[in-house]
Amino acid sequence: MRTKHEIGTRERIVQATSRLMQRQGCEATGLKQISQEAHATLGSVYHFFPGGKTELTIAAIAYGDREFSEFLRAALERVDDPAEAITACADRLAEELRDSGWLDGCPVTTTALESAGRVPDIQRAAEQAFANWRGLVDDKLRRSGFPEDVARDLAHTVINTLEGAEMSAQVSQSETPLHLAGRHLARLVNSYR
Amino acid sequence: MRTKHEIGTRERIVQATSRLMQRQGCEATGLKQISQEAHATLGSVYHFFPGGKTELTIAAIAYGDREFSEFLRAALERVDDPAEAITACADRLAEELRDSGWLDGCPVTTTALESAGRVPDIQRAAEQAFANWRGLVDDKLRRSGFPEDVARDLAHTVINTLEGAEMSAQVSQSETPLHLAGRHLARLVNSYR
DNA sequence: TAGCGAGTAGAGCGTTCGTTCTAGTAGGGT
DNA sequence: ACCCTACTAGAACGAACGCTCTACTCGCTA
Repeated sequence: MRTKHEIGTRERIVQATSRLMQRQGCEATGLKQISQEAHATLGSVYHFFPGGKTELTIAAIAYGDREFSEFLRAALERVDDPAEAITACADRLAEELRDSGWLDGCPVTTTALESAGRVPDIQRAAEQAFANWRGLVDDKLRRSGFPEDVARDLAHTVINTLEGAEMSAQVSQSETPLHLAGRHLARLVNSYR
Repeated sequence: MRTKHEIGTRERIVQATSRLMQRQGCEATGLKQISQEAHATLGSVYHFFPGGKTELTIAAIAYGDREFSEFLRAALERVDDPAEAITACADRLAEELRDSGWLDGCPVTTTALESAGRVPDIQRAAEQAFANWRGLVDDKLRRSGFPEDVARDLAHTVINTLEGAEMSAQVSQSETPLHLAGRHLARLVNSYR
């Protein structure tokens, strides 16, 4: 069935892997569960990902990377002022996290932490994702007139604070950490004007 | 051997669990590996923790909580100015993380994320740990003259930013995220004077 | 219409998981 | 000297793990 490209088996597998690992991490996600969720068979999984779970995990992280990059780019473009845009971004994250029943946190963090120092390929994929997101914030700040070095440093803390706040919000099932992160980051950014 | 309290089997088990889960998360840590690392037997593990892995995980989180609370309290007491104290704290975290070969990140985060929304008891234990750490920062800020509400809000972001930066530093194997977090947090705190 | 190859299907490999179970050892109180 | 309790020891359970394997379906090209 080479031409039956209704949805794409490979894409379905990657998508299911990303969502499952986002919710329960890499280690707790079995290939059997993935194949069921994706309406595919174990044979198909190994057909598309002969490298096994590691290769599949890397593809899932890359998928989450693209997904969040899209979200971040849209959120940053919607508002002109960079500080306000970051606050709006944090609020949107809080809203989406709450609407998912506090289940859908960062699609990369959990897997990244589980693999840090143990599976270099996965660690590198996660590092690349974070770098991409940082780049989007960096761009926004530079186009708003911030000096190169200030923008680069701020981009680090903006992404890392959002990551930490998202994690905290998920664990405490509260929007407060993300709302505070947005307000404080805006104040920090504005202090460099 | 009730009186043979040389080191304490129970304590050794909890300590080993905490360190293993800090490095590879809860799901990737088996009870067999724990008992070997702790120089105990599986029987002993179930003797002290009849609730199984869940009860043991909660104890390990509480242990990590106490451990980091001690670190945080000492770091905050060493320097009088709260902003400088937070910067010093971030730098110390970076140093210790590097010295561990980028292996020893936050002893709670990975397990917390793996269990969020799936194992309520573990999630609550992690939430309590974060609340305790926040309380220490809150205290420091209030005793330095910050208003109640400002201190409470800042404490949230200080802990969450440190958490995010520690995660980022571990994944990218670089001290930069933590150093930047320390500098930016100091600037943010000082902006409220 | 024959055959090639992409993709599906699922049984089964060895291993490890969390957990349970039964025995056995060793101090302290009486 | 006695037993009781605290603790250790490790075999064994069913289930699930990641992964391999062979057989099969079926659209496309020649």
